[in-house]
Amino acid sequence: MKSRSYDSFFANFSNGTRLAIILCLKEKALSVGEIVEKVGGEQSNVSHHLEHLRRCKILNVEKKGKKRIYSLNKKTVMPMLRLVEKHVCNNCESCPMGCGSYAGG
Amino acid sequence: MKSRSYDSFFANFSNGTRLAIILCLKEKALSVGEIVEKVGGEQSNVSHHLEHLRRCKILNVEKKGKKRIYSLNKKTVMPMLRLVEKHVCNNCESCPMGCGSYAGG
DNA sequence: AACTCACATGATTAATATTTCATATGAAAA
DNA sequence: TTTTCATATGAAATATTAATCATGTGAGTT
Repeated sequence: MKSRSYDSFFANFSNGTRLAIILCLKEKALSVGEIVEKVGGEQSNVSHHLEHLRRCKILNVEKKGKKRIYSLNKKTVMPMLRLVEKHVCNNCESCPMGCGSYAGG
Repeated sequence: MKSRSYDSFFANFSNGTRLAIILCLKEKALSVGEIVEKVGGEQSNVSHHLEHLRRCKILNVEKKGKKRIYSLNKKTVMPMLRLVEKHVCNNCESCPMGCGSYAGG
């Protein structure tokens, strides 16, 4: 239950950068370059995060020429996000929970 | 999107100890002492984690004499856990995702 | 009132995760 | 086949979190 659980599923959502990546893929699949543009920061950093997300099957990859197109596993992710949105609405009127961070678009 | 999101909702599930606390409250509400017994470790540490969980309204507290009874916000938490269980079944046959960590009882 | 009990809190230390930097790889273009 | 583009990878540096230790607080007991 120790180190492994840190690399686990939920860690992907509790990290700002990874959450940003997830959110920016809600619309449509994007290449790494495009993701970097959207979320900002170093390419290598985004790449590291993409690996985590892929490992947990939150994202899928597909090669296309020399690009790699990442897409969101919506089946899991969308209901998850909705669940938390609802939770916040119901419980966190004005609590300091950082509610804004996942309520994207 | 920085430090705040770390203290955010999902962080509670990505931490082994906090997840253990959540799981041990699925059955019934427990006092701090009982939780400590179940999850092990120092009382103060458990207490710190309980605060996070309470802040995010994942747990509720109720005073009872000199004890404090913590209960789980099942409405949010249960469907969340189910969602991930399903995700793991569907996607992570044998991937090194630490799948065991939340599939508790 | 002094004493426990049950728990919380704050500061310090230890553990882990994320960022950055330098560089590697692999696909297409020239 | 050299070069460039798009992305990945590894190691070192930083930042963030969690665990520990010492102590505080408040409710009930004696």
